[in-house]
Amino acid sequence: MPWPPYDNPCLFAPQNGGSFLEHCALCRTRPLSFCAVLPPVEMQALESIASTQIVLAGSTLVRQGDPRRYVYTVTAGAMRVVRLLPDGRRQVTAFALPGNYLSFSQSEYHRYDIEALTDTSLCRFNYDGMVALCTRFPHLEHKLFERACQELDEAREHMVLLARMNPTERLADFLLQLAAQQARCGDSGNILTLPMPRADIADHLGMTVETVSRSLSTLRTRQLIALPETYRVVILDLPGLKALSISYDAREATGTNGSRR
Amino acid sequence: MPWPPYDNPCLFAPQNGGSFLEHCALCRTRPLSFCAVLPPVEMQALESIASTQIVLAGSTLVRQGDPRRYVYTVTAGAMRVVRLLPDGRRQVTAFALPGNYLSFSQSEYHRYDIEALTDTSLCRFNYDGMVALCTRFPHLEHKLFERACQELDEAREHMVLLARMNPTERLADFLLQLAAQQARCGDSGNILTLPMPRADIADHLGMTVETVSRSLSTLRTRQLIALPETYRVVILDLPGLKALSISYDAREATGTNGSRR
DNA sequence: CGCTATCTTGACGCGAGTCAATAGTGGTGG
DNA sequence: CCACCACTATTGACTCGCGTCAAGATAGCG
Repeated sequence: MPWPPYDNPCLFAPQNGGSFLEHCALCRTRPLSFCAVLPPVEMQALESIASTQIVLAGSTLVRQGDPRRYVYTVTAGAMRVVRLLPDGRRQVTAFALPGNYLSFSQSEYHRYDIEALTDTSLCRFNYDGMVALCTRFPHLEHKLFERACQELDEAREHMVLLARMNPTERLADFLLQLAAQQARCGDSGNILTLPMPRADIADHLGMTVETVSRSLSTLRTRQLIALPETYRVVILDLPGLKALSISYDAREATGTNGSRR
Repeated sequence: MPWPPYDNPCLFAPQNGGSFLEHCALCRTRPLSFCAVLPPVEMQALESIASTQIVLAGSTLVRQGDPRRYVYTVTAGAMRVVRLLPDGRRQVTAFALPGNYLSFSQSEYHRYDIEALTDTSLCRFNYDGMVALCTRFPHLEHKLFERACQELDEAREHMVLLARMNPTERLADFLLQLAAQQARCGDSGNILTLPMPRADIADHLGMTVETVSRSLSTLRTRQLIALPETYRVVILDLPGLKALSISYDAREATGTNGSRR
């Protein structure tokens, strides 16, 4: 089956045949993960309950309803987190790129399917082990708590997007987010690689494939982006995109109290 | 200005002139809060950085952009958490009822306005003090972490609602959630009291006041609910509502792997 | 009792979904 | 190497649900 590109350097795909299996000390993704700047003792303890797992593009890591035996951090590749409703409606709650922690939840069961967009490698942690470690090392739990708060911020911004933005605005916001995320991965150019097909973008932004396509065309017509390939987006007018995505600035905003009624 | 009812027993409104200012040991809302079942030492420490704050209906507790000097727990009444976009579009991210913790966030600034729907009393905690306490008492941080995860679960469900449900389904889900929340407050009847006007429901569910009104009428016509007063909803057919709100069961679901494609 | 704000209901229009046709793309096999 | 196939993406025509606008009903408050 034809999938989006595998050749995204930003996503830390395995290069020159190198193995995914590497010691944490060599982990290139670590600066992005919750385990960054953990003291050596905690690092070692964490490593003792960790193992590497590879998921091939298109296959499923966990299914909605599975017991939460493990939690994960993406180290290379890209995943999607999906809710499928009984009648076929679908929602992609989030995409997970390197550094992202998967499945913060209160439930003891997974609430979403987690599927690989590209060949992906993850750090897998035994859930009970993680809970135990959090008790032993409050510092670790603190880091996870921080991450959860960050995800909450993002989730709430996404609500605003879903509830109040029109398709073009949603797409602008999505592209900006992806750009920021890929920049964090070290690839700070304005050429984006989309690791997901249009259908996933649609289900992430609460619209249809056709509308995604039309909105992309709109952005291209307005000279805000270029689309050299299906899975590649060049940002031509960053301020223009930001102006469209009203909420994007608020996301970064720190204190500057904007205009109010 | 005419506001929704003040006489909601579920919301722990102050009764027979009693003062809000009560010792934690007497706090009726405590079983619902993150501070439930904290050991006495931690309870005392927490109390030392806490104070009671009252916000009158219609007034604002914090504004988007304010520095996060305090965090809060609602002890009586109801608040709304609001994002106002520059062009007037509005999103009510959440309603906060007794027991709810306000403003989990990574940002050092508030990202939303928080306004009182009814006269509301809160426990106010100095933010820096709370951070310090979390370091001293990992157990406390653990409780907060749990809460944050719970909020994340809820946020993600709300995304599905905003992205993929139609107005009637959204309203059904909303009423069920409210019923569950009021049940947790001890009022387990099927008579709901809405502490917010239609406009807030609309902005919470990503629709307009008119559509909220029409959808309520639809539910009434289908005999799923009755509307004896503007701010009161009687649930006549619980299973019927649950059937409408497809995602509602998934929210409670624990392991039962439903039908999939 | 009348003012004002909210809520409800109706008529209408637009934007996004649906359906359908075409173009593009990548993989496979002759 | 090229032709074919399957799938995805794009574009257009049409439909319909929800938003917009407007009028009337209801309720709280002075």
